[in-house]
Amino acid sequence: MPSSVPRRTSAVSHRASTGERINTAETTGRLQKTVADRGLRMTRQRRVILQVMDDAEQHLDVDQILERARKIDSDVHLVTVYRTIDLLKKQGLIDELDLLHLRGDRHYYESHGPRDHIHVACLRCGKVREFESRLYEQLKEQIARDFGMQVTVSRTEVGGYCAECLALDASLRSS
Amino acid sequence: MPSSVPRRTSAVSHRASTGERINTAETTGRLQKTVADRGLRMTRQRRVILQVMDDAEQHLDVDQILERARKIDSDVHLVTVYRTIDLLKKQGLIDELDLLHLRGDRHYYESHGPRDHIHVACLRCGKVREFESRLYEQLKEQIARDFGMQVTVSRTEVGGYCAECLALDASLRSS
DNA sequence: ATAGATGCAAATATTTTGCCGCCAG
DNA sequence: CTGGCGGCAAAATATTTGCATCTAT
Repeated sequence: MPSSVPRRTSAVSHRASTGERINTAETTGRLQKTVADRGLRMTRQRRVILQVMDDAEQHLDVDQILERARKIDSDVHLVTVYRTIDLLKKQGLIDELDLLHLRGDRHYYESHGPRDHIHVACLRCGKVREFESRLYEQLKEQIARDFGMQVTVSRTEVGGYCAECLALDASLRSS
Repeated sequence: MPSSVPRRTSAVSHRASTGERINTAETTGRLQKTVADRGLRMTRQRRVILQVMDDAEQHLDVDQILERARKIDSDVHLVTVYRTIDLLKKQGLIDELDLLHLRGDRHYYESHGPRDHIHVACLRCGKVREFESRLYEQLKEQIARDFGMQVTVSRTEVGGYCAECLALDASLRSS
């Protein structure tokens, strides 16, 4: 399996009939601000990495984060990206995805927006869309209620064949 | 972070007020049968690994699969476990989880039952429960409808603090 | 001043691959 | 028979850690 071609996919925001649109860009600068507010040390490298995460319009893997960070300040190292991501994970400020292992076991990160959203990936073209739904909120509430638990994180990833691919390749249609 | 202590967690089937109980054990032998039916070669090692997956009452990682397989037939190797899992993934017969990376980046596998279920993990004690809900089915239908897509796989993992841990450790309560 | 952050290299962990001999169909 | 499968070792990928140095507070 050639893990060489990292097909780039675009995250398409979508207004659905019942799902509502999501816009993560509206919170630009949120990570930098929150980290500072929490009294965490703000180094040059952190500032750069946080800015990259804040400005990202889609989920990024560590190499993409490093690449973008270096365009701003070449004095950022991969290890620091890992350590900063660790920090943000522990602070609950970013979400970690693996997109159903569609492209290897890489992990993807994105700033945790105000509301959870679902990632919907096409197994053929690799396009990833986001989806937000009241049903999803209800589902989490149901889990909290039924188990008497306090839900703090959730991740939903859905795979299948998108409308475009179904139109192009009739053999995909089955169920 | 010591990756040494693989805390063992038990998958607890649960009858919820609105979620319905799930029982994967009822389909014992299903993998062995399906693989044979599809005309795939049935080697000694495959038979053993499939039996392990069929008999598993919970998700297992590769090492656990290997360990159990060797108790039946010591002539099974890790690479073969990986290759067989690959086969089963491609055939859509098993699900791959990572349980929110609660215990490192290991992957867990389980026979894909008749209906999807959600994995609900406690971030404190590590206990993982399964949950099935009509809301979840509705959610997937909504996605299929809104995007015009054919949904073939889905994975939902929810983390938080379970009732027991909340009772034991009041400091967990926040939101 | 000093706890905590970074850089660098090396160690770990996990999964995949090449190649060859072997076995199920 | 023969093409796919399994064993073994080595490679590839991904992430973490030890330690000395540096820096934000």
